Amino acid sequence: MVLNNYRKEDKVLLAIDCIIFGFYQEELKILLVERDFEPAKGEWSLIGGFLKNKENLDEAAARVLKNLTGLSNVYMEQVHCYSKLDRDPAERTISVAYFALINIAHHCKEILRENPIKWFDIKDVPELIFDHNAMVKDALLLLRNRASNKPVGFELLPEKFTMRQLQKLYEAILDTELDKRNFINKFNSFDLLNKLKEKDMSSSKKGAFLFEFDEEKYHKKVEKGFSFKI
Amino acid sequence: MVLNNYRKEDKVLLAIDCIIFGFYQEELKILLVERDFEPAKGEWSLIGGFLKNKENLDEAAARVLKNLTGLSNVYMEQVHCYSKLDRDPAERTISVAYFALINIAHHCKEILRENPIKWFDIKDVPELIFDHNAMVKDALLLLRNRASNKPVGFELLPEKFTMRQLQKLYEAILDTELDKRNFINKFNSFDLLNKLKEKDMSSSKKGAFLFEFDEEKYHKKVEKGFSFKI
DNA sequence: TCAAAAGTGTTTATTGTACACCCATGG
DNA sequence: CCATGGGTGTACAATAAACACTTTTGA
Repeated sequence: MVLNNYRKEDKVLLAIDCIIFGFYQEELKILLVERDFEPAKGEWSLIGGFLKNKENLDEAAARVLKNLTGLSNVYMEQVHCYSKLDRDPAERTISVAYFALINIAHHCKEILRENPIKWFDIKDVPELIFDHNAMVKDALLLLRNRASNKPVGFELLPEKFTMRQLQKLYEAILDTELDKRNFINKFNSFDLLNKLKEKDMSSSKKGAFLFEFDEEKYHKKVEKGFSFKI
Repeated sequence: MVLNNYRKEDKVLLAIDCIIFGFYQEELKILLVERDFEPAKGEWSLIGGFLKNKENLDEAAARVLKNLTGLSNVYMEQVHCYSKLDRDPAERTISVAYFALINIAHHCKEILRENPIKWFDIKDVPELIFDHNAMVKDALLLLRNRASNKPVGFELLPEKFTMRQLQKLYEAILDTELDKRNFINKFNSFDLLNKLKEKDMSSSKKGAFLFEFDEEKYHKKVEKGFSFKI
């Protein structure tokens, strides 16, 4: 019969690192920051912070994201907890990675000017500090998984988008080419999009009809047993 | 330009909780322990422990499992990190859940007698302390996902098993009924099993042929682009 | 001899994949 | 008037699902 004493257990520093995904120019991007403190000052890094006593991890991740981008109510999900002994050379630190999906149209441009941060194409991520490259890899795998099984892709698009944008988004996330007719047929078979009267005239002379994701319709279908698969 | 000082950041207690899956009597089971210390003494709980300064989380999870079961080299995977402020009423504790897949044939029976632990059918899990029921739920979802995409099921079976056992295992994990002809045809199409000359005579008069999973064959196929899907 | 589990293929339905031409329009 | 991206449907292939009878043998 043991009387446990929590007091004698070791405590650790718990960090949060955010893999912030965005989509523009038909490519999937992530937002990186040039670290302005030691260790590893001057190198590219994920956006991070430490967990505070009075918040949970989801809140900490949202706080870290808001500090950098000004955005709240962003789709975020925990990826994994990283705990290698020497992952941070300064001190033993455990880090929980989160990914965030942000709509670049919402993202204040000023922040990009005020901070030493930059969007990188997911295929062109530089060498990052610590184990951050592994975090990006794991986050991307998780994003692929989520995007295949839940309509999370819309988090990365403007409210109104063309079918071509939607297709390019899935191509970027899944790193594959898709046939446009098959893609549209499949998506239409879900019956989750509303076709608007408006057209986007920016990418062609004919113009392309805009669509919006009908979240309410989606939830009703889910209740009736529908499950999104792409 | 900030000079970061890690020292002023809050530190936390980091726990590990293990969802230990086993399979017998054609049912998926989990191993639970009756807690013998406060808080929540006498209630059912996952097996847990605290992270030490000199180990990473995978090592801590393996240690916790070995302390209880005596088993090492067990398939384990991180599930999620739980951080609600008051999840442990005694003190602010963050917990990382791991699931483990153990082959009950390997599991020393003595441990079950020496410890206040018990196998519960996954469909009959009692009320657990803290957020442990949520952990079990998440672990089960992850296990379903893994079992559908990787041949992890064999971790739960003896080295030699019948096709019926394999089918019942998948039925238990996926919580669904499968047609035996379709199941066998599909599994055979993967060409991952070796049919042995031996029969298992314990479940019928006719006897059922035993099979084993050919891990080497599996790895060779994966290299050639094969991907397990069931 | 019969109860109980093992073993085995075919047909049909569903889903995925490949593929090419006309449309609308601004420059 | 033509270059550019938008929009549409059908045939074939692959995979999934439904389904029933014979075999073996210990009790």
